[in-house]
Amino acid sequence: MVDAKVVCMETTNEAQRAPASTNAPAAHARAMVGLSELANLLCVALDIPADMTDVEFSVRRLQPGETLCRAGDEFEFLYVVRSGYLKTVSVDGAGNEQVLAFPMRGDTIGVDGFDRGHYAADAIALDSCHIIIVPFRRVAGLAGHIPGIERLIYSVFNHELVHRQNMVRLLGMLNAQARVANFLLDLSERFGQLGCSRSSFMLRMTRQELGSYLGIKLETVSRALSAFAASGLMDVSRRELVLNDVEALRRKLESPAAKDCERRPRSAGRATSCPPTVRLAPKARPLSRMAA
Amino acid sequence: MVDAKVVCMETTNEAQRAPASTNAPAAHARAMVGLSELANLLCVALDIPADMTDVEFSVRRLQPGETLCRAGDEFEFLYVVRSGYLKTVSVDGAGNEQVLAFPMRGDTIGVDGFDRGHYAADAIALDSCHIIIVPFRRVAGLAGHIPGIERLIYSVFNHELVHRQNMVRLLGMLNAQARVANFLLDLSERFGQLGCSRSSFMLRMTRQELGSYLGIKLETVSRALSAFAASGLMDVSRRELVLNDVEALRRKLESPAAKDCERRPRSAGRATSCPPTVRLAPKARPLSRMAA
DNA sequence: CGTCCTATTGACGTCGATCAACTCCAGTGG
DNA sequence: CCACTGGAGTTGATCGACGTCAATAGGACG
Repeated sequence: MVDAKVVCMETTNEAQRAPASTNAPAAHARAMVGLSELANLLCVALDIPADMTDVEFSVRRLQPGETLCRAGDEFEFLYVVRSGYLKTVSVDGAGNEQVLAFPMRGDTIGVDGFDRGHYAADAIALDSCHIIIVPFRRVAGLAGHIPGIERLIYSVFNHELVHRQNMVRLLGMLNAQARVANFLLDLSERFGQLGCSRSSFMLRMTRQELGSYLGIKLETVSRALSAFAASGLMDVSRRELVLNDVEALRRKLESPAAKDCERRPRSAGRATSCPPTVRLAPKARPLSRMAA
Repeated sequence: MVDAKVVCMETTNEAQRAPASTNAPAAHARAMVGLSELANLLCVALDIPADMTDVEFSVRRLQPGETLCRAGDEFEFLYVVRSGYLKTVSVDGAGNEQVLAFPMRGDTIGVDGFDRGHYAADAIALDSCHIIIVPFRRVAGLAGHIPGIERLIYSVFNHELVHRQNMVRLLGMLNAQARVANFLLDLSERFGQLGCSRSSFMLRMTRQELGSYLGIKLETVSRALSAFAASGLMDVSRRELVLNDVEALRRKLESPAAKDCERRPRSAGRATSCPPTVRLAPKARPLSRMAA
């Protein structure tokens, strides 16, 4: 991996479509990336002492369809996406696949492997990618030398945590259209942050993969997109997408179960009062073989 | 329980609701807990230097229904459950509530607040609780003095991560009965680890709360439990539960979508090959205003 | 004893899954 | 160049699981 040689010129950092093939032209990937750039990518402020500026990480390039790591592989690196798009897929015992995330620039892959010592999901490129290879132990070992490096790691963990939190909300509370709308709005926002168009972009995944991610079937994804297009919220052509009415799209995720917009006191007993909303455990007779 | 007479001799800085009855009997809650006990509780091995054995944390006691912390409160402590049961609830903009977890002994509350600096969910006691108050900054500050303290923190983050990961799988791939079965099996397992009965226990939450957690309605929870009871897998009386056939229960979560038990090569191209499963981005003509 | 809350159960409606037909496009090979 | 193939995507028809609404019962508590 990390096919060095690579003459290292790359100026911009945006995803660019690796011509692949031949040899030279695709050389816009530096072989190594410094710690400060890494921190930048992760949106974490980090003061790097003068004697630590030589900390660098290698970069791996992936072709579309290529596998970065597999569930079960030993946890050794964190992978930070520098450019390109991937999917992470978990496969349970029965062989059922579920897409867990579509990592893109600034996202980290592999965090979930920390405790068990091996990754929990496959990571597969959906496009040409540049991935920064971050040896976890090495970085964690810098904690004593670079103040804030722990904070960086906590932040990476937390970021993943929040993402899954959002998925739980999406899967637990939203209907199919709202899920799709939510996904598109997220994507639009992220593209915006990367300096790309918020309103016109391309999906990198199939309907099937998107459905797996959103907990619905591919047909349902297709129907949701068609419905949005039919009501003028967007134009859809295969994976090409143009958002026409972001506000209306945003309204799609408030609709279901919008019943109780009631008050929530939020005052009074500074985490101390609150009359026993919860009933004490019911007595429940000893359960002596009921039910026929 | 804990029918107060209220002699109230609050020692720690935490708000604590009257020590149980008179004075002595319920005093199995020390006011402070040491670092080694904390590490134990979190199932993390931790070597504590001799000069660090005096690191201690205060304990807060909660009555059923009492609030430990609220979404939006400043992130300052991690809360580790020493005994008792709680629920964490997130409330979105529209006032829709979603139960995120039912923390019990050994679980940590508040991790999700790290990045934003404020908690993301309310935490409410479902029973009398002892909660260890862990000032995050203080503990993180020990990293230089106690090797392994970072590992402990990573582990806490990772634990939460894995839990949410599992929720994503549950919400994205399982039907209602499988969700309930999965929950009961988890609960049984956890009770077993705590030295309680794996087959006979009490649910601390309402059907409503459980449904919110599992992404289904309370009636559906009730029906699932009734169905399990009807087929002899368990006996249910209100919140009292007796599992009769754990294996059959386990089979309930393999049923849906058990179609492709096919092979997965898992060999060959050590994360490098894999013929372009993924098609290059489709050309998609420039999308010049399609759709009426 | 009456009220409130939790839980159960039934009837019915709806959203999304399932099955299937069709189109579109890329790639392949004649 | 065109015919064939296969995967991605769209759309319709149908079915089933789960949500919704409602009635009822029972325990907790004042």
